[in-house]
Amino acid sequence: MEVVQELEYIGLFSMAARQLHRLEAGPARHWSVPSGGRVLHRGDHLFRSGDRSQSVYRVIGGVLKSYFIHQNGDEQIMGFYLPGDLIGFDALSGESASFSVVALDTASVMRESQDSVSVDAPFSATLDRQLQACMRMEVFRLARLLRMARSGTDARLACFLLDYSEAQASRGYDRYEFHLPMGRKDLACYIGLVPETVSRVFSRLRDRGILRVENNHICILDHAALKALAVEDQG
Amino acid sequence: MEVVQELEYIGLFSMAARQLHRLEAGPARHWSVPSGGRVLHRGDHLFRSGDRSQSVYRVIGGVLKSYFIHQNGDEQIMGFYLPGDLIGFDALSGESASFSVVALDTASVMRESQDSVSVDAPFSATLDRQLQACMRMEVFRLARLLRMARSGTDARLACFLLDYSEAQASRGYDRYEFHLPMGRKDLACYIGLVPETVSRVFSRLRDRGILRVENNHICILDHAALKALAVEDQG
DNA sequence: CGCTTTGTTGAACTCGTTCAAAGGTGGTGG
DNA sequence: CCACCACCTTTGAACGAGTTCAACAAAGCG
Repeated sequence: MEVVQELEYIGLFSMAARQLHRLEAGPARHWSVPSGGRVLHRGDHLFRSGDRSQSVYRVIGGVLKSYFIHQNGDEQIMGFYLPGDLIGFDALSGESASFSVVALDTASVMRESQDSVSVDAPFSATLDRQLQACMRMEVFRLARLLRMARSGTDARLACFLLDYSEAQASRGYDRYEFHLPMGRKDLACYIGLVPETVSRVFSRLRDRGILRVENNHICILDHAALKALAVEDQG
Repeated sequence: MEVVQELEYIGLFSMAARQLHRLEAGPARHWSVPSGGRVLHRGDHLFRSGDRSQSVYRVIGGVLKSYFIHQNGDEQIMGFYLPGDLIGFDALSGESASFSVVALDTASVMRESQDSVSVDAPFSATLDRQLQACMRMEVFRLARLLRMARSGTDARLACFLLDYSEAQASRGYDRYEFHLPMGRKDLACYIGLVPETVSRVFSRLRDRGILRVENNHICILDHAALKALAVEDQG
């Protein structure tokens, strides 16, 4: 019996692997988690960088972020995890966690079966192939992030919003209207800006009629314009 | 018979996998390549983004770079390949190439045995594990590059030089004195700067007595200072 | 309700880019 | 062998995008 039957890359978010037929948890919901599940509250860590013997988790509901702290002390956000995403591919290599994962809000995760995804057990060829595809996608995501890092501020936020929009759509939510689960600081950190600048860009796009922004509730009014911004090169 | 017996990550460079006992080619040498080998001259492409039915190559001598062109037309350099590195892990997923690879100078590559590394053949569990470790390292390299993208100019070049220094050392060359195989433009592109800035930073570090620079011949005079620069946060 | 935290807006400043020009380097053909 | 040319590298000066600093507004929370 294989638990991971279908791996799929979800927009911008890390190591995304989904079982669509299991994906039913919304962002707000009662957490009646089956065995192997775990509920985290805002600020709770799923695991920390360096932890051993972690397993692979699937996000059932809520949002988490992965990050690590550099020698100089500044935080680097590696990615966000939405419902359906898999977390902890380090475990698959038998390595200790290379980054920390923390809940941005009340979140629920489920431990993937040790039988199907285990360090010791020989992998099935197809599962291996799927995991490779998954990591390949992760490489693309980072390449994308790298490209964003060399673009202007508007392009970065536009790119992020479009990615998030797609991620929402692929989960069956509205493509043009959604709630951003992370604060400005985390958002800024992810796209490589300072919170003030993010705020400015939001205001700028709002004034241009491209977005409607109320706190973290975003509405994309002019999708084409946003796309145009995302593609335009640095400046 | 497994050809890839030992996979090892080489500093900053992509998908690095080595067989140390086979690694003997220096940067300048007569190219008497065995069967399956291929010699490229400056500007020759090993393959281009989108090519199908590529295989996995190992760099025997010379240096290559991988890159792709964005919609806007600007080039993104993904990484450099030094002797011993493996190229073309896309082939392992049975996907077409996601980026182009071109020789920076006369270079020699060898096709890895189709028997040992093939899309169709079931992978050996250990080889799979090794490839996963390899891709994991690639993820780390990109994360590192991402961090560099958010640092100051000095830190970026310092970081690059230290990585390159390590890569040289791991190949048995001098850690403190080496020849950079890529031009200022490619170097700048890789670390996310413009050539002029790279030039300025080189001059700055030279004037501070940290480096000796003659064209592409670099000598690290103050390794500690360079390391300090690489760690210091953005500014 | 008062407090802390988070988000917004303005003004000055800084770092890297852009633009422009001079100095080198390597390759080619006379 | 040298002259020429194209390309790369270096250096300078001005500009501009994003950050920093600081103040204020808003929201979360006891």
